[in-house]
Amino acid sequence: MGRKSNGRKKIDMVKIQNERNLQVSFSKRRIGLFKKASELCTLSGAEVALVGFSPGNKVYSFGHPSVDLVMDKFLVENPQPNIDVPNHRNANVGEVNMEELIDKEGILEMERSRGKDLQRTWREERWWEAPIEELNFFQLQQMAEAMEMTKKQCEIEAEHQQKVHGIAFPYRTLGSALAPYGGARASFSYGSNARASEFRD
Amino acid sequence: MGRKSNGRKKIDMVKIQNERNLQVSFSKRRIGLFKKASELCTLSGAEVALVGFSPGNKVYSFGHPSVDLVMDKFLVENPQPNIDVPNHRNANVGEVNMEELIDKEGILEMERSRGKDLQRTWREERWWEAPIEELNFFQLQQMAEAMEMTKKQCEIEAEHQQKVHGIAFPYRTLGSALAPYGGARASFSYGSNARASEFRD
DNA sequence: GACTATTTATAAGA
DNA sequence: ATCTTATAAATAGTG
Repeated sequence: MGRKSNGRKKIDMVKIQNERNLQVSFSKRRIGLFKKASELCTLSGAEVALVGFSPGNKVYSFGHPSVDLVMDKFLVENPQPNIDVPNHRNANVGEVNMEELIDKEGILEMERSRGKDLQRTWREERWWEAPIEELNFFQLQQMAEAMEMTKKQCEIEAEHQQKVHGIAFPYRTLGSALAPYGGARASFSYGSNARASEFRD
Repeated sequence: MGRKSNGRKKIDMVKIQNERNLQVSFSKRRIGLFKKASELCTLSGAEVALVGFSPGNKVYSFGHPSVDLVMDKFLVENPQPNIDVPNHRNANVGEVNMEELIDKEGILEMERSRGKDLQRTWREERWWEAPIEELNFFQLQQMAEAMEMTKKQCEIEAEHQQKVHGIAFPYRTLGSALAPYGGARASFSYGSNARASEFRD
């Protein structure tokens, strides 16, 4: 009986020429790489940020605790001359420009200057355990930020669990928790706290 | 003749408890991870940035063409609210009574009166996929509410998974996502275009 | 996506 | 940390 496969062959460590093989190899290795990164975090508690662009320029990311946090930490030690990124902060979905409004009252700067103290106070007071109705804008924003991270974790974990262990996770996406009419989406991210959505590559 | 080794054994994907093993495992896997990242770049021409902090908080990085270039590219697609390194998370904290403030401007009532319409619009627009910085008070509140539900499920599920299947969940509590991160030093870079010097970990 | 044969990574032990 | 060895895991080539 003939072998079902010739098995894996060693390949030269040079750019793959065959376009199709390159594509396949990238996909397989990308998955392996992100898995390794994830495992390193789990096993050792290390903090890792991993960002990659495919040959087709699609972006993939993984971060623990998050890409942002790890990169911020990294940038503190390796300051960049000028990182100039379009800032969406002031664009607003609703009609109210919160920051503008606050700034008008001169409160924004005040708050910024005392950020550290306030943060400690908050943590001690565990404001996030308070009823949501009682939280103010800033608190909600911070909470939502933290939730955003956790949300991704949950989605990722859900996907993972289902795939690897066949375990159904209570919520697969934030959408399912938010959308009463059960509108699902095509967005998916690998790893803890990835920000970009993924499509095929 | 007796075997010279019992060979590799499978290990649970949970944080390694034995301090020494954790250290050794981190070192080995770190090398493996960076090698994989490097190979992916070589084989497929992909652009990759990888930054990691060891349990001892030493930093390691790899980037092709460079960490900076890849991260800049990433940040353009995933803008951060405040890349003003030191701490963009302590700005928004506060005793400001948002509602009061907004009310003063007569905006709160306005928003409330059209809440229903806005809500439908939001859902159709999938506002929750927008950057958190762009959400207004009501959107944040709604999001936080949904999150509140999911949060509990996640925590419970995390506990459960860990117990029953020995699977480490990225975040066990909301608190761990909110907690600040500490500083660190000493660096090492692997691969093309590294920036820092090396120490041991 | 699935399937092997094989290469590669790595847990333990020294 | 480094080396060895047996075994686990990743993956090149195929269908």
